[in-house]
Amino acid sequence: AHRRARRVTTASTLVILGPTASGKSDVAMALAAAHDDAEIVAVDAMQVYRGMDIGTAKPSHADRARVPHRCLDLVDAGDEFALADYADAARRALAEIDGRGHRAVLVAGTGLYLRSITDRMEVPGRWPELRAELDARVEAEGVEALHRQLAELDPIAAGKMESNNARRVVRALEVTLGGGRPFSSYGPGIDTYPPVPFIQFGLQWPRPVLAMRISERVHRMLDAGLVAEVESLAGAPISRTARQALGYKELLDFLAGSCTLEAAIETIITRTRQFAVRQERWFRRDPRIRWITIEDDPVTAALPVLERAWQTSN
RNA sequence: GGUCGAGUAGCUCAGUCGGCAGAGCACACGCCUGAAAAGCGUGGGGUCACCGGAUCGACGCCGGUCUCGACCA
Repeated sequence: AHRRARRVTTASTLVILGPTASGKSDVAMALAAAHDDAEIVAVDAMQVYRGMDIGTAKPSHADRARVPHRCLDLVDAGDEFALADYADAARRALAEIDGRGHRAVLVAGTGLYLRSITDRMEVPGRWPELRAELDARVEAEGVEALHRQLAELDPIAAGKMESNNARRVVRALEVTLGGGRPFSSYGPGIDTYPPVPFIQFGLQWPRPVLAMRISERVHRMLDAGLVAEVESLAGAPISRTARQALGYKELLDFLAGSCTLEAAIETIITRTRQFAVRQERWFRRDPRIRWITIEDDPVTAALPVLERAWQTSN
């Protein structure tokens, strides 16, 4: 017996990405189930929280028993968790998968988290006490004052953001003042797209069809007991990030008595639709992504393409 | 049948004394480096219910018609 000649280039990792409700999990599952050495890595900012299963459309236990899944259920809903935590966990998972001679399939809905992996982003540290000062200064002096300061310390970073975007201005100042080097020195930013050893496929739906799928899926989540799931979370502390998850935020409002269930459901659907559009906009400017147009069944449309890529990218 | 109120952007509604038609949401487009299912910016969109009248000029005033709502019979 002889093996195929090893490629000169390094093997590429497959990425399946797309907006919420695009069917990327089903496609990934179909691909991975056909290969014993495949493991799925979730690239999702909300599926990392334990106990948030229905609303985040986390893969079923049956699927997870059949194919190993990584980067799910990393922390409790009350824990702080952010980009760098995800990047660490995902890099570790990829190394482990590689170590046992397996291959990863990334399933990505959170664009920034994906970029941290594919583009090996250097994520600056955090300086909480400095951050608190800056937040207070925003209140006292206004965002523009902080933006002017940033413009002196790091003109490149300041030029890249609106002067009234408090979140970005404060973060850039935090990093520049706290770290002793300009925010912009941590990398080229996300608007450059160098070649990377990942083959990325995006699932693209006609927007009205996706909107209908979102509405149907929200109702299916409710039938599956989403309200009870949120209720059970409401007893324990929920982190700032976890509590803003779509479906959870609105149902927490409903449970607190500030709106009717019908209004909460309407809001969930609208905001999920808007989120899906934002995901599309994030992904579609990345020229490295190859798009698969889907009309009805995502698995039928995408699996042959992915199977071919799986075979040739090894 | 009568009285009163309402009719303005896809939706909910502002619009002062008659002088270029407004907001919020929705929608479209763009941005994004430790909250990213978050945050920020830009934009398109109107037969002011309809018909007529007075006026240099009407969403606004006058007359009529239609629709919806409340009340009275």
